[in-house]
Amino acid sequence: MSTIAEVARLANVAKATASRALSGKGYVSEETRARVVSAARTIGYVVSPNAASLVTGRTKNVGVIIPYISRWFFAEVLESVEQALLEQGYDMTLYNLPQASPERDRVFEYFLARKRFDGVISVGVELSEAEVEHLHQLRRPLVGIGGPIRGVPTIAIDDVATARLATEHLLSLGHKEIVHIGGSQDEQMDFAVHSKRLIGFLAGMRAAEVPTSNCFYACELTVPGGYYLGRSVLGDPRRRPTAIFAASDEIAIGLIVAARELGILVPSELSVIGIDGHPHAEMFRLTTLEQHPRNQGRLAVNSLLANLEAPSPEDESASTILETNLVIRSSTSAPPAGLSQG
Amino acid sequence: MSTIAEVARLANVAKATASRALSGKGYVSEETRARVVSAARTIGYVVSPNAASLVTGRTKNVGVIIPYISRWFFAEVLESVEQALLEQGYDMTLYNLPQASPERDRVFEYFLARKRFDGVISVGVELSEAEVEHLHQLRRPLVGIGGPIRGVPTIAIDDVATARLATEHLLSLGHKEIVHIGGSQDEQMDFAVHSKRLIGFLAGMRAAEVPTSNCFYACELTVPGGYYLGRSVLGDPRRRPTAIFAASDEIAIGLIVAARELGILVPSELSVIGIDGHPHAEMFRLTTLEQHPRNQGRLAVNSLLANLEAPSPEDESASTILETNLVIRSSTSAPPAGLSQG
DNA sequence: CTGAAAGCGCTAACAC
DNA sequence: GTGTTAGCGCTTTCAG
Repeated sequence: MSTIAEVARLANVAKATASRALSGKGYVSEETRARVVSAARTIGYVVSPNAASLVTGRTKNVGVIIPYISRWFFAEVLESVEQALLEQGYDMTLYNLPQASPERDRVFEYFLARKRFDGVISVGVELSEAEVEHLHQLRRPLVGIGGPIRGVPTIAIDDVATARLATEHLLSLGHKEIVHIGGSQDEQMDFAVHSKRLIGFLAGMRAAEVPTSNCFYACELTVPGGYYLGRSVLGDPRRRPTAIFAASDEIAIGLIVAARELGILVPSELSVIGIDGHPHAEMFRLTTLEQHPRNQGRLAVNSLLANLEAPSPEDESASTILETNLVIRSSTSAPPAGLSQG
Repeated sequence: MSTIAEVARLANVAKATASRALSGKGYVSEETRARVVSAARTIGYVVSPNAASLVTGRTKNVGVIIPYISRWFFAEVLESVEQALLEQGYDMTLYNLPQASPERDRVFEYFLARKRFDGVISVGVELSEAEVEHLHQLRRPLVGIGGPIRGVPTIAIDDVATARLATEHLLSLGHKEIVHIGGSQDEQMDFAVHSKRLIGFLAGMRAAEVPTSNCFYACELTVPGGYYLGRSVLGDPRRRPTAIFAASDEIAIGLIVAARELGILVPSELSVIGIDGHPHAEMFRLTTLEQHPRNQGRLAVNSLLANLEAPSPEDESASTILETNLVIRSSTSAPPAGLSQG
C-alpha cells in the first residue's frame, strides 16, 4: 500500500535518500537513516520487490523444480531449501514437475521464461537437452541436486559407491544370499540412479566372488512397492535371501512389513539395508545409509546464492559429491547359518 | 531478455498494440495479431510479469502457507494446489511455517507484506489474530484449508462429525472396548483438531452408552508416534482394547506395526480406523475415513481464483464443509468375543 | 552526504 | 483498430 515516496515525505528527504537508507547501499548519515527507518516503520512500509527488480534485475525469488513432494527425501530437501532461502530473504516458487508431458514443457517454456527468478534449483530431475538449454538461456545461476546436468554445478551422492558400501556391509557380516531390490531398469528415470545402484551392488558382490544370478528385483520406489514385491520374493522359502539391499528406505520398510507378515524375523533372519535415513528406520529395525537430504538442500542454496553474489565464469560444471556416512540405525545381523567370511 | 518494444518494432506496430495482441485485451485486427504473435515467437518473447504487475496490480502469483511438507496429507494438498494454480497460469510461492517463532513473524511482516501475491492460501495453520490482521491488510483474497479463520472462506471437514462417524463404525461392529488415540490436548495446535476429534469420539461413545474412562491416549501425529504409544498401550493385555480410533492414518499405521510386533492380529483381534486415506492403508489392513486432500486443494484454488475475478463483498466468511465419505479400505472386524450390539 | 531526474518493461487512458 | 502518452514503485546515475 505505502510507497517509498510517502516514507521520504514523512522523513523530509528525497526518495533517493530514503531508498539508500532502507537498502543500506550508498552513503547516508546516521541521523537521516534513523529518521527514514522510523518513518518506514510508522507507516508499515515494505519495499515492493516487483518495482525494485524492474530496475535492479534481481527478484529475490528462486525457482525450485522437483518431481515429487510426498516422498520423504524430496520433502526434506524442499523444507531445507525453503528454510535456507527464507533466511536470506528469498522467496521460493515451486514447480512439481511431472514426467515428460505438455505441462512439463509449459513450465520450461512459459513459467521459467518469465524472468521471475534470480536462480533455479533442480532437485532430482533428469533434464532433457532442450530443458537444459531453456534454463541456460535464462542466464541465471542454476544448481542441481541428485545428479549431473550439463554445465551445472551439482550436489549429489556417489550412487555407485553408496550401493557398493551397502553391499559390502552385508557381505562383511557374512551374508552370501543377498538380493538387491531397486527401481526398474526399464523405467529408468532421474539420473539412472537405478542402474548406478545396481552397478555398485554387482561390483561389491563380484569383488567378494559371490554369484549374482537372480539377485535383482525391481519395484516402485515406495513402501507398498517394496511390500508387494516382498510378499512374492520372500514368500518362497527356497529362494529366500538372508539379506537385502534396498535402493530406498521406503522399499526397505515395505519389505520388512512383508517379511514380518511371513513370520520372518528382522534382522535376525533377514537383514535389510536401505538408503536415505528415513525417520521410520528405527521402529522397523532398518539399517540405512544416510543421504542427508537437508544438507543437500542447504548446500544447493549456498552454492546458488554464492554464485549470485559473485558470478563465477565458466567453471560452473563443478559438482559436489557428498560423502555418504554408513549409519547403523539398528542391528543388522549375521546370516542365520552363521557363515563367516574371509 | 527481449522486451515488448522489440516485438513491436519487428511487427511494425506500437508497443500498446503489441501488448493488446499478446494479452488478448482490447481490439486488434486478426491480421495484426498474427503478425505480433509471430514476431514474439521469433525472438522468444515472454512477458515480464514483474513489469506488468507494476501497472496492473496483478502478479499471477499465489502465496501458500503450510506447517508441514512431509506429512502425507499436507504433501497431497500442496501437490494439488500447485497443479491447479499452474493450470491457470499462476506461480505458487511456498512458506513452510514453523510454530510461533521469530521466523514465522517474519513471514507475515516481511515476506507476505511484499505485495507479491494475488492471493494467499493457508493450509492447516491456526492463525493468531495479529496474523489474520496482517493478511487482511494485504487486501487480497484469502482462503483457508483445515479450519476457520476469521472473515475468511474455508475448506474443511467436520472434525467432530468425522470422529463420531469413525467411532460409530466401530460401535456398530459390536466393539465396546474402544480407545481413541490422537494429538495431545496440551499441545493444542491447528484448529483444535485434537479436541474436536476427541469430542466427536466421546459423543459417539456416550450416545451408545459405552463407558469412556481411560480410553484416550495422546501421541505425536506420526507413524513412530503411534508405534511407540502402541507398544505401551497394547503391551498390557489387561487393558487392551478391541478397537482403536486413531486421529490420523499415520498414527494408525504405527499402532498396527506395534500390534503386529506384539502378535496381535489386525483386524481380527484389533480393529483400527484412521482418518486421511493414506496410500499405505491397504497394505496395513487399515480402515480409513477419506479426507480427500487433493479435492480440498482444488476447491481452495477455485475459490480463491473465483474471488480474484469477481471480488465478492463481505460474505467472505462463508466456509465450505466437505462431506466425509466412510471408505472401508479393508476389513474391520467385529470384536473377538463376538458381542453383538442391539 | 543528499536531491533531481531518468528509466526499468509494461498496460491503460485517451486520442486519432 | 491503432498510436501516443503517462506512470506503476523503485534504484541509480549525476550534480551539487
